[in-house]
This record gives sequence, C-alpha cells and structure tokens, in this order.
Amino acid sequence: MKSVTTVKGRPRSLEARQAIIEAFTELVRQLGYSKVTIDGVAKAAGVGRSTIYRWYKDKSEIALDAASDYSLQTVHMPLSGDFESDFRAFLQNTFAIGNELGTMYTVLMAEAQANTEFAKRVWDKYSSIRREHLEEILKQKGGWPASLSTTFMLDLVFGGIWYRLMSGHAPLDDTFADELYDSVSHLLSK
Amino acid sequence: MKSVTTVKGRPRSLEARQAIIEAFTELVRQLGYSKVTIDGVAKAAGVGRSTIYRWYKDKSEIALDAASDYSLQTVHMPLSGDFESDFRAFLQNTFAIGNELGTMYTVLMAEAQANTEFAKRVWDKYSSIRREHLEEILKQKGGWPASLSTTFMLDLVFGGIWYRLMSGHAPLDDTFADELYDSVSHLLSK
DNA sequence: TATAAACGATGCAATATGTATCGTTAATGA
DNA sequence: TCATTAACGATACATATTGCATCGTTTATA
Repeated sequence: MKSVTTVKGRPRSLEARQAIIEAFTELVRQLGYSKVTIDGVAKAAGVGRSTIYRWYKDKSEIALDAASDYSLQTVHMPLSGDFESDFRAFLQNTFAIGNELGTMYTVLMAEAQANTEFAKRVWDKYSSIRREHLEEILKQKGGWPASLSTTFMLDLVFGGIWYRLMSGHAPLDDTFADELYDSVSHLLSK
Repeated sequence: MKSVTTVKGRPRSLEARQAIIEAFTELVRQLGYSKVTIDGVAKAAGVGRSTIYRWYKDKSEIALDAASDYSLQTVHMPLSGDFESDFRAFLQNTFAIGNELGTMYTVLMAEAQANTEFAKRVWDKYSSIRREHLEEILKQKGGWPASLSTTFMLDLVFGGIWYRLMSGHAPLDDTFADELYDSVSHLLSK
C-alpha cells in the first residue's frame, strides 16, 4: 500500500531539480567530471548553491540521480519479442547514451569503488535495472546451454561495452554491435 | 641508439619515488581515490610535498605511474606456449592485481574520459601492454575464425574482468576464470 | 671545488567545500 | 483568512586543498 503523505510547507521545485541535472550533465560533457564544481552547476542551472546542497550530499550524488534518470529511458522501451531486433535496439540505444554521457557513468563506477554504500545505490538505481532489461531480451532466445550462467553472459556484454566506452580505443558503432550479436548468439547456442 | 646522458646535479631519489607510489596505493586502498590528498601522500611517504609536485602534475599522474609499475609484473611472466595454461595463469595474475588495486585502475579510466592526452598515455603505458600480452596468449590457440577480430576478442575478455572489478557484484574467482576460458575457447573454434 | 639539480620545509594566494543564516516564497490546514 | 511549514536564492564563513614560489641543504657531476 502506497501512502500518499501530504506534507506541509513549500514543495520541492521539480523545475530546479531538472535544471540541476541538465546543467550538470552539460558541464560534465564540456569539462569532464573532475572540473565540474557545485558552484558552477548552480550558476549554469540558475539556482542557489544551497538548493543543490539541500538535495545532494556531493557531486557523485548528482551524477547518480542524473544517470538513473537517463538510463530509465531505455528500459521503458517496449520489447517486440524478437531476440535479434530487441537486442540490436538495446545496443543502439545503449551506445547512443554511452557516446554522449560516458564520462558520467564512468565516474559512478570510480566513486563506487571506494564507497560500499554508494556502490549499492548505483547498483540498485542504475546497473541492476539495465541488467534486468537485457536479461529479459536475452531470455527470448531459447536453447541456453545449462553451463552458461546468466550473470556471466550479462557481464560479458556490459563489460565489453563499458570497456570500449572507458578506454576509448575503439568506437561503439554498428560493427561492434554486429560482433556482439554474433558472439552472443554463438555462445547461446553452444 | 640509446643515449645515456649524464646530468649534473643531484639525481632523482628512487627511494622517494617508490615511497610515494607505495604510500599512494595504500591510501587509495584505505580511503578511496577521491579522499586521497597530495599532502596526505607526502606525509605517509615521508617526503616533502614539493617533491611530489616536482614529478607529478596531479593525483592522476601518480596513479598512472603506479599502475604501469604494478602491471608490468604480469607482462614479464614467461609463456609456456600452451594456450590453456598460459591463459589461466594470465587470469589468475590479473585477478590478483585487480582484487588488490582495482580502485586505482578505475580512476585512470575515469580521468582518461575527460582528458584525451591523458587517455593516450594510459593506453600506451598500461592498457596496450596488457593487451599485447593477452593477444600473444590467445594467438597460441590456432583456428581463429576469420570473422572474429582480435580487437573485439580482447575487448570482451578485458571488458568482462573490468566490469566485475568495478561493479563488484560478483567476484574475480576460479568460477569466473573457468567461464572465461570456456567461452573464449568456444568463440575461437567457431 | 664550483656547478647543478633534487631534497624537505614553509609561506601564500586562489579556489572549493560544506554549514549556517537570512529574508522571501509557496504550499497546507485550521 | 491566516498561522504554520519547508523550499527557495543569497550570502557569509570556517576549513581544506591546490599549485606555485622560495629557502637553505644535500648529493651528485665535471
């Protein structure tokens, strides 16, 4: 049962929240995460610095909030039921977000390394959601070999994407999507 | 021809460099990268803060220096010539380093995201060296399908390892090594 | 023994963080 | 309608960190 507790006092400004998230992602894109300051975000978003501190403990919290917002877009796409087209659509969408906002996601991982509590929140609010979505897609292809664990399979796909995103030595492009599709198909029909 | 230019003046203290690298990695392990300060490293290493600034532009430079130092250990292991044993030895060694110093490597990736010049140095001094080593091992297994690019194959293996390292949702253990070995073998004999 | 550069230390301006406080604004509810 | 409550933008402040400059000292080479 969801309790809709009405609270007294001025409600949180959703416009301000949105402005913060958008200004933040834009600054990260332009300057890189380490050069983004809270004050810079406040000025760019046109809000008070205190408003940011009221809702976010620090920069990484903004990144997490922004990341989960953006990533939910993909997850809400309906599935066709066909393994190949759904998998390819997933890759295309993931590549698009990654190419645009890769820095932000990498930072979540880096921050999570040192902070167990934060790592759990990243997992719950971001990683696990995307994994469940991909799992649903992969399961549409029947004939999984018993020896192949779902966890491992997901790690391989997300890992490959992440690695390219982070290292930047090769692009997230159509060729890579083809290679992923071929390999996954081959492994799933061992 | 390598010119051994002898320089006047007091030579760099290799003891200080080693102390800095060791203090840095220890602090990263304890506090996480974002909470490590130059002053903290200097105090822990027992050197002057100016000595650190003399050799390193900022924290990420220390991380890169430390990472390439540690990673070279693996690469210097001689190969037996047998694909399976060499691949498994590579995994075991990589897992050991990753489990101990994962945070530091993740930070290199995060930092490289925003800085193209730094990204290139990370690639040259660290990533490419490890990739060449794994490539040599994988090539020992004959019968590569023509459709399978070396780049992609390396991305899949390193990606899987990185992803587990960063997300921390599953360990770098013997089971994972078995899964990687089985999958790689299967893909390489398509 | 003169020269040169690294060493540890210390000082300093500039910048960022995180907290506190202020008057103002926008909601609820009696 | 009007008291209550909490978010809002702003501003001030103590604290911490950075990166640079300077100092006398130490350890090399020529």
